[in-house]
Amino acid sequence: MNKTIISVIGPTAIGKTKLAIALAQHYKTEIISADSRQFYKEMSIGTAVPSKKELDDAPHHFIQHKSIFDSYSVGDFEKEALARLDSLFQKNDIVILVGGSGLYVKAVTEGLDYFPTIDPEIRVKLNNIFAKKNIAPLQEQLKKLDSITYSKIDLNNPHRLIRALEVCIGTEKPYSSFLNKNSKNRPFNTITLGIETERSIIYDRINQRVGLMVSEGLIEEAKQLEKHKSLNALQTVGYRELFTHFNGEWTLDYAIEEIKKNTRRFAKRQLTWFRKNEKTIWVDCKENFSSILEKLPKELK
RNA sequence: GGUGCCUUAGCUCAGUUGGUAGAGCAAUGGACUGAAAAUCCAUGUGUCCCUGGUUCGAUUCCUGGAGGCACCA
Repeated sequence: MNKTIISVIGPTAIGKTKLAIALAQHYKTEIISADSRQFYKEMSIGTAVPSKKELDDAPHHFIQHKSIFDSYSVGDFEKEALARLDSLFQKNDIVILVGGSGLYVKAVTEGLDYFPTIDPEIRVKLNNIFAKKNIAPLQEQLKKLDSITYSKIDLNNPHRLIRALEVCIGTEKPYSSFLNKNSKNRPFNTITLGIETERSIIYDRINQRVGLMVSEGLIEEAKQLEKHKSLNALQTVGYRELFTHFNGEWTLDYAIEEIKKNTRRFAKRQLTWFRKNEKTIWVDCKENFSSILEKLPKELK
């Protein structure tokens, strides 16, 4: 039988974890998480990591397996996830992939092009230029080093610009020369199951979840992590806003409202990303499990 | 009951000396191959409370209502 990934996607708080566990139990298989914040063991409440019971209900991979002090990129994740899938497919025909981070899901299901490791100092230097002289010098440099990327990417986006530049500088080859090398063949099929519903319900759930996080101790968790707030892992909704509150810039109530708002905007961006995949089988979060199973291709039933 | 003020976008409010209107926030759409819960781009969504009147034309002026707020009884 062909190996298959069932990829469960959808905006935050819509019930991906629950559906993934139900699917894993139904197919007696395991779950690969593709959530760029649930990787970190120091963060739990604000990342809505699955509960102990949920983790017991089905084996999960890539949940809290890294530290916020590790440098961990989507490329690293792709490598690890593929290796893990390889071993999971030894005993299972189906594996569940679940996650809200579109790029990380894509890395597993479609693959990213290979890039050499770039000396992190290069990015530090480029960030310094950006901080001191703004974006124009970066744009000019990219124009010289990689005119193809220069004409393609959003030149107002410092992250995009700096990433392209660090590759150009670190490899002495244009960033664009690494792209679309050979389309990666995956040794499995992917069925994408998207969870959606009316926007108002998503937003209600988000607001409720944020309230729940606060009552479960999000503020204390953020306080513990405050001294590490410059780390990449902590550039995260739910923590940043509280850091601003700890600074004295915002009241607690205001910070909590900002968390809700930024989570709503995050959910919207997730939906934009996930809508791109036309093959997605969409289900409503209110549907029951058997109705969702009905929508899967026959060979999976 | 009387007097005064208010009623315009989801919210807070500006404005139109009469030519159907615009800010902030919220919201919406989009991009995105190693920072991705990050980062970036774009967009005004409207019985101008209702009703008559004046007028070529009323959200704007006038009459009468309705609702709200304040003060006086």
